Amino acid sequence: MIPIINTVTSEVNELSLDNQKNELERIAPELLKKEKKERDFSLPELPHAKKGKVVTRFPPEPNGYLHIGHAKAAIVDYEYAKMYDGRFILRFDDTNPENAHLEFYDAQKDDLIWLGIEWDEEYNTSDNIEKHYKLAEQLIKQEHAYVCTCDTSFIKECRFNGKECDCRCIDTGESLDIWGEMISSSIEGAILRLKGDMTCDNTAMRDPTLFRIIEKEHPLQGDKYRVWPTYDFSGAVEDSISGVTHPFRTKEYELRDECYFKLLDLLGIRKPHLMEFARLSIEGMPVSKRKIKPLIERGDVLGYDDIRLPTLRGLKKRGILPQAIKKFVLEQGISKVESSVTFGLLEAANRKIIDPITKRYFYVSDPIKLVIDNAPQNEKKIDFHPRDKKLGNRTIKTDKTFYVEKLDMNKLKVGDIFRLKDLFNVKIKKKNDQITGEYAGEELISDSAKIQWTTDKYVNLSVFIPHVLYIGEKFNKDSLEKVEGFAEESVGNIKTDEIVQFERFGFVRIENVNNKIKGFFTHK
RNA sequence: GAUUCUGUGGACUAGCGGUCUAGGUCACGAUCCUUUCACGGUCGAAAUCGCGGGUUCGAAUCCCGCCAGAAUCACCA
Repeated sequence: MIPIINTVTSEVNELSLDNQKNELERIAPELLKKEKKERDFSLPELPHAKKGKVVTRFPPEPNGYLHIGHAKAAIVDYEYAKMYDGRFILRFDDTNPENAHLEFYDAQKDDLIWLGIEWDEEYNTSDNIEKHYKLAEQLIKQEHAYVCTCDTSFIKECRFNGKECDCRCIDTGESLDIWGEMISSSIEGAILRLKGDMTCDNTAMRDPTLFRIIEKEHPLQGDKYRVWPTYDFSGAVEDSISGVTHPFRTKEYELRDECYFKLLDLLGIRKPHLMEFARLSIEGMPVSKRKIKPLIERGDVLGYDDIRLPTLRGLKKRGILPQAIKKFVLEQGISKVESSVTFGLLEAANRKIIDPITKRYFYVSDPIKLVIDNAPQNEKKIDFHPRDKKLGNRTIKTDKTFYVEKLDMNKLKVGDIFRLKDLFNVKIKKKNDQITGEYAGEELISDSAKIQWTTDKYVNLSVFIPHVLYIGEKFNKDSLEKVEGFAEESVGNIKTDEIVQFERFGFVRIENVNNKIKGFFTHK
């Protein structure tokens, strides 16, 4: 077989490019046709993956609300499980009682549900501490782990210089005794360390900490435990024993892979196919708890659901749909390139989803009065959507008083004709602190401006417009803009959470509580 | 400083040795549609695939060197 292939390829290679083309045209013309490649937003194939056998997991620490970075991880994990008819586990990595807070277990689940993610199994790492202790004991007995009582700065120094400390040489029996005391009694300042390699180039392998003492009440376990596993230990162990086949983590953990696999090796338990992808970053927007938290503490933003923030609650409040987040995330994929995306990409995804299903209304920001003495009295029925009649319509009664945008009027001079959109044409007669106009017929003039308007029966509405939080490194003090304006009367009936399009203004999510109505600007 | 990873149009991404005269999305320009500066359609401009070598009949794709950027160097995850 191989010799035949070789003969054929060399024969083909001897032909000139044109001859090759002609020959191909003769025997298989369909191969020459170009098909438009369509990109679907499905993820690439997973290595070592079999249908029905893939298990993924999303392991948040219950220490805050979820943001779009979490969403990326959760969506990738969830989508891969679905793609392979596998299982998706939600695991709360609550191994640090100082960080874990009861409220966030449920809050994070709410965020995930909103995203449209469903999990097949849910558990807390803190429920498995006994198992971790057993495995730790096994490591000590195997002489692969030891109890260290040196102080932090000395440990650090030894790591830096590649030196071993005396604790490393304590015999197994004594190590087990101290380990027992760590767990049961009040011995202080001891940690369990992996016997790695203190001279390893990869500093993550210089005897990393596996367990440490934290005397703090755990939101779920109370004071049952005082020795807690570190991420290096619990992450590897949990992935292995819970049956996860394809765990994902962000790139900054890459140097820990060696430790991850070494631990599982020593413990003699199954090793998953660990994979990494780049952390999501968005221009002018902080995407990490570390950066978001100080903004809230300083009062630079109003809370975790501030519309300038990429928290799921912030995005929801702003009017971004979960489907848009999913599309956005899958567009980025799981590449390892460090990149910074514009928020505009999420906006574009959202706009396409929202546009066909949102009602159009008139909203006039920075209004100026327009009086048209000879305006015909009108009861005008106007569709809520230019293409989809199913979205219904409303009837607006008009008389001779209107409000229009100052900005629009500034662009026009006395004598100009413009159109009140969906109504009639107006000729400008006078411009002062109000505009005087004259009815100028119903007939459509193609090149005249079509302008949104309200009658004197309007609803006062402020709209909050989010801008980027950072310009370069600098906090943008004007990141939250408030616009005051008049909305047409029927806007008063819109219920909370509905997203509408104010024509020529943009998409806005409405909040309407106890007749107090406000808008949050989604995007253009 | 050490180690690891990454490097495709303005931004993001596809690409896994010939189907790449490098595809898609966003942004941009033009045009059609349109009683919205929205959506949609069509067209366009925009990439010497970080740089330099090598392997090969053939390289964005494999190898080597260099350069640049990022991450890690915690008893946080």
